[in-house]
Amino acid sequence: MNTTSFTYTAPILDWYEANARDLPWRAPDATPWGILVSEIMLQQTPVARVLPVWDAWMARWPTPAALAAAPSGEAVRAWGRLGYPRRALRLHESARAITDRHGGEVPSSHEDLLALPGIGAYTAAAVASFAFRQRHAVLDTNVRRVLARLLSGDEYPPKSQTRAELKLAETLLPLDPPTAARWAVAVMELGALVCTARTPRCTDCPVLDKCTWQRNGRPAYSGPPRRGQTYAGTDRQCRGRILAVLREAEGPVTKPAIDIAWSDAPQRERALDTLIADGLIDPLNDGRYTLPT
DNA sequence: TAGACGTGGCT
DNA sequence: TAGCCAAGTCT
Repeated sequence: MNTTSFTYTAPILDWYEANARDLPWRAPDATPWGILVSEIMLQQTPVARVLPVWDAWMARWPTPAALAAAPSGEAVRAWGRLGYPRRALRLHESARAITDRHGGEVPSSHEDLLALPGIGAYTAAAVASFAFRQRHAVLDTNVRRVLARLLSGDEYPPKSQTRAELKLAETLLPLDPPTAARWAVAVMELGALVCTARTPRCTDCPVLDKCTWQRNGRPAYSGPPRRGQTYAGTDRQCRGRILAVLREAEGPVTKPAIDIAWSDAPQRERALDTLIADGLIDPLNDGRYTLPT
């Protein structure tokens, strides 16, 4: 084991032991499927909003086969207001792929996970680590921020993930796979609860005395502007409004029902077209629209 | 590779 | 208040 991981591993593992949140997908009886579902739902989405949806989802579709047997539109409806509803569609596609190609069992290899729709490098590593106790660098926004502060002395990581960050994260991984898995979730939790983006709780940090950013006086981020996504008036908002009409309706809806959801007609038609192209909405031959059946 | 892709809570 | 931010992926 290298000195770097020796230095950081124990304090963070101990901190996690004492401070980890009691989340249902971390329970001893959580299944790989439940963990996979949680990871998809948690993409760009706060835990508090995922909790009730995850509970309902797992009660209704406790296995990949159960979801695979449902229409994709039911997945979209059950997704509710979590946002990025294409995730629901891809999760449904993944359930069918798992049922068809993996005998109904969530695959354990990073490669097989990565081949599923909606699962990228992060989610594949997270599921392999959290569900199967494998040794992977699990590099999400929390971990990237912790490493940027602790080791690089920067308030925030670079805008897009670099090869160097991945190499660094791999270097820190304990050699023993189950310990590496524990470490992965622990660093992520530290980023979520203590080493937060806006107002970090440095006084609660188990590695404060080892933090480069702290030692440098916590200099403010000096890189290029990080983001600035306006939302009001965008196609994304328009799509959201239209899909909400479909979600809240019992069955198919008429075109006028969709029209009242957004006043700008050209934008509305464009959004409706993309929703159809994405497979989120199906047009009926009687002129009405429905979630996929 | 930058931009598209939802939603709502917090500061 | 308005912008920032939340366990990313896909094209």
